[in-house]
Amino acid sequence: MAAERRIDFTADRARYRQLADILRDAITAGEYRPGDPLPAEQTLAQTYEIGVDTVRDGLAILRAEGLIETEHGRRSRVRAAMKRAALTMAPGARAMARMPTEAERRRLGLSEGVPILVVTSPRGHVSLYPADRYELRGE
Amino acid sequence: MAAERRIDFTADRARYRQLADILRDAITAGEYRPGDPLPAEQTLAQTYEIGVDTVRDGLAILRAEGLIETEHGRRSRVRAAMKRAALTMAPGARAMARMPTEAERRRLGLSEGVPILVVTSPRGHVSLYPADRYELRGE
DNA sequence: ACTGATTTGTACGTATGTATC
DNA sequence: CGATACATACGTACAAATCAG
Repeated sequence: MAAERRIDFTADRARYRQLADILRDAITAGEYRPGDPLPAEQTLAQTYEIGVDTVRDGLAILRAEGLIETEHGRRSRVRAAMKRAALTMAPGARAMARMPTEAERRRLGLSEGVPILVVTSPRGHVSLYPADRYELRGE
Repeated sequence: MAAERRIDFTADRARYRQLADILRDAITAGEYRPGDPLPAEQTLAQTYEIGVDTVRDGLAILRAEGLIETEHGRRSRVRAAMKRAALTMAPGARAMARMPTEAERRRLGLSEGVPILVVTSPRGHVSLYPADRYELRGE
């Protein structure tokens, strides 16, 4: 499972960041594919000879990047890139992106690391869209 | 400093989430204004009678929401909402938002909890913009 | 439906390092 | 320089969700 790369205990870079780097590279290299579970936290801790807390910090980075998804009691899985539906930007419409609050996240059913698109129509009407399922288009 | 609200130790909601709720509300209510430092982690821990780790977990939520900003050795501060420059969406241009990787974050000088706008021109040229400093406009 | 094993969530503690004040 | 404050990393314990049989 690609434990070739190891944590450099003397490096300046924090161990949990090194772990995130290793796993991120493994994911982008296709070693773990969308939907695949990562090894359990305990397993990662043993494999890389670091504490479980350190593993959790590393996974938190990838979660915040929207790369993986974790549910209680299940191993973290690689998030699938979703097809994005197009939102057409009418002349005069504005759009910005920001992170949702926890309440918004629950309400929209978003996983961590997914921003929201805040679209304001020319008339001032505001709508929220999950940024992993929508993209904007100039018309 | 608004320790009126206290943590409910019997509640279902995790203590660190309750702390995040309390501080988020205080910020949006204007008790802490942009640039203001929050109390130190130790202080929050004593005030709300919870462990420092629990406080850190709560602050991490607000950081991930882009509400506060933390630098090593300094107290967390409320992030100032920046004025967003307008990016005009040409017909045929596309834009999506996602979280940056750690490397992108450093390269663009972004603080945590700030998404990036990925704009693809009609010709296929891709540009990245910090979502806290840019917004999109239909032309 | 139940049980036990696995796995993540929450919360606490401690220690040391390092940046800021 | 000392004091304050956050960063990293280890450990423990128990709760809660999921999974395998």
